[in-house]
Amino acid sequence: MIEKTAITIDDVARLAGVSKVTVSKTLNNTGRISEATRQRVFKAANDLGYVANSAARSLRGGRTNLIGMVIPELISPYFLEIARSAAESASTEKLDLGLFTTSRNAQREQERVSMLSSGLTDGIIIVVPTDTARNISTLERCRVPVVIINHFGVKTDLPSIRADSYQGASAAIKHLLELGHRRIGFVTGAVESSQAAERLRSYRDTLGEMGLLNESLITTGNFTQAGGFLAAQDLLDHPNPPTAIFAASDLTAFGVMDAIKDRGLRIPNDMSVVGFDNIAAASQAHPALTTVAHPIHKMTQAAIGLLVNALSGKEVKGTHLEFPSELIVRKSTAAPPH
Amino acid sequence: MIEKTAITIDDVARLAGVSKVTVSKTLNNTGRISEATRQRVFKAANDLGYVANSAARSLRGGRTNLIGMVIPELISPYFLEIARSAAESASTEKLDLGLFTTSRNAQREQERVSMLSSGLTDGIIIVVPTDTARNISTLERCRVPVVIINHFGVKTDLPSIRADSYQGASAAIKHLLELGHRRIGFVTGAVESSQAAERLRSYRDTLGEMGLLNESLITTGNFTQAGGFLAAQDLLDHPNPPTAIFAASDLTAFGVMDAIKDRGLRIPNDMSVVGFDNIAAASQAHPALTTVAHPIHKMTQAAIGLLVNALSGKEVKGTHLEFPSELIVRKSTAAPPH
DNA sequence: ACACTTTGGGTAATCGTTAACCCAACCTTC
DNA sequence: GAAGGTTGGGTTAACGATTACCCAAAGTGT
Repeated sequence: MIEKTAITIDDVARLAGVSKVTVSKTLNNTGRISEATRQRVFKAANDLGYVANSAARSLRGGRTNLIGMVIPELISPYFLEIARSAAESASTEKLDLGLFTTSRNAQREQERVSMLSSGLTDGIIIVVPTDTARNISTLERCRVPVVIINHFGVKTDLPSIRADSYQGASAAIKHLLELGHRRIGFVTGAVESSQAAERLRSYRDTLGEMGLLNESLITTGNFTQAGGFLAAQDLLDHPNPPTAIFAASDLTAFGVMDAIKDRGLRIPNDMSVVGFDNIAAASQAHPALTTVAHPIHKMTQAAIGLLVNALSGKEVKGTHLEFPSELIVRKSTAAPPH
Repeated sequence: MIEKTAITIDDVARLAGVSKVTVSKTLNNTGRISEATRQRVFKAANDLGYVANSAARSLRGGRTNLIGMVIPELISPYFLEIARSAAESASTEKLDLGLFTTSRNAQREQERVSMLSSGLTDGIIIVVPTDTARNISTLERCRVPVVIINHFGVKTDLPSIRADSYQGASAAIKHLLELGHRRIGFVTGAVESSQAAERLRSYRDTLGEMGLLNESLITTGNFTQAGGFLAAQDLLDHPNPPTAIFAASDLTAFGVMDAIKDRGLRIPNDMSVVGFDNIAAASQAHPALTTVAHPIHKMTQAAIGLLVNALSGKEVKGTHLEFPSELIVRKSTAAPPH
């Protein structure tokens, strides 16, 4: 037995002694229904535990109230937070959010989008893994509204939303400068990430303006804790090591902190550390990590908002929103030792 | 414009010069189709970028190839790993996995299940938040197959899968005993979690058998890093502190490690720490955390397997599987100082 | 040459829901 | 009291894909 006999609108209609159309009208609050009938229908639906079949409703052209989010993975706290926040934003709009991971696989991404747009969902939010949405044309032909998060690639009319990493990174560097640091190390993110590139560019620009840029203080990370650990060791082995390290991600910063503690140095007394992402663990770390917060909540709210607008017929093509990131000062930064 | 004109099976049929039934048969590999026609149909479908409408297919009684997973949240690394692993397991069975969070809200849980069972998915895996599935009767009336993960509540015929925390916890304690520890502290998990209760029971039993149980070495945590930090401070302030601390979760263990390091003590030289969960960060910590691994992958594989069986008509009612957890020894445990 | 099977493919019905229409009965209003 | 609105609810026809069933044409064996 695969399926138990599902309760359909006909069952409700029979029990309430009306036609199924009347049931539909009552439950959807369309058309004229007398109070007495309304009560009977609601009671019948309730007694039977009736839930409208989404497939049928969708087929008929109605809504499923389901939004699909296609996201590379959920391991990275950054993507995870996007997912979590999007679910919350969707919830306030009475929408359900389903999460679908792609394992950073472009073909899988395309399959997911096809599947979701084939009558399962009312709209799609796609979070782009590194720098560019690979299958823009597929997305553009999609029959449900699509919003792209973090698209930095070819131009498209599809609405897109992204965070401005540059500004936050710049604020972080300025914060360290104001504390008195003059030698500031940097641990990069994954090379293929455009976000990582923005952060590095901001680091170079901001220090460059002050004439404090020193390329030998830039080491390569990969957004992981292990990568941060290794990179920090290089920095600590530098003949003239920095007094502060700016890591391109919080996870990286955790690795950096591990390496510093391993050398018996104290944070922030001997060395300041700044991360990027403001993941949940950042405030839990010892010391609590100074970091740059993404405007994730604003981004997901905007994404859901665009979808809702599109669903109600408004034109959202060509909308491109960018939200600034924000420095959050905690306990991992202080004036350098003299 | 909400919808662009979707490409239906009729469009493909027209282009290929056959009836839509022939297209359906060809694409689904049912019925007899000549090679020439097959080619034409495939070409037409490809050229048009045709994707079958899941809603229509589902309505007709077919498969959507989508499995829904209802899970309390994704913040906890444990749930996150279940989700990740389930997606992987589903993928090997050519199924898509959609994730739906409930924010530990019982009503939301019920809504999600209703929605998913109303023609959207072929089956549901529900991960139970603490100890018991609240809406068993809803689940039992569900028209698609349901598998419950971590259900410890009232008996049900619904297939269920769970991890045996007891055995792993016992192995962890024995490991510490073998290293020579005689005073072993414990930081509990969240009080409402049945998993946490099992771990505590195992701690008490195992040490009790050896006559080494000391209730004053049990402190209360809540599965968070901050909770672990506080609890460990209590333990360290104990007049006769333990030489090892067993934390009911890895996150808790991280907090414990923070507290120990804060006192200037070394891990594992001065104090051994064992966690529970084997989250990704456990191997990244410094020192790498000795912990107990959940058989998560086996669990999700079993869950998907049960669903696949149910979908192919096999009887899975009454199947209850339990998988043992496993100790993973890393660098955070060593012999106690003498 | 006749009775068959096989091959290839089409027809009609169906899944559950809803929008567009239709139609009685009752209520106004002058 | 007749023309015209209002109320309450039913009829019909989709939406797109699949399955059971049917039927020509071609092949096969005697």
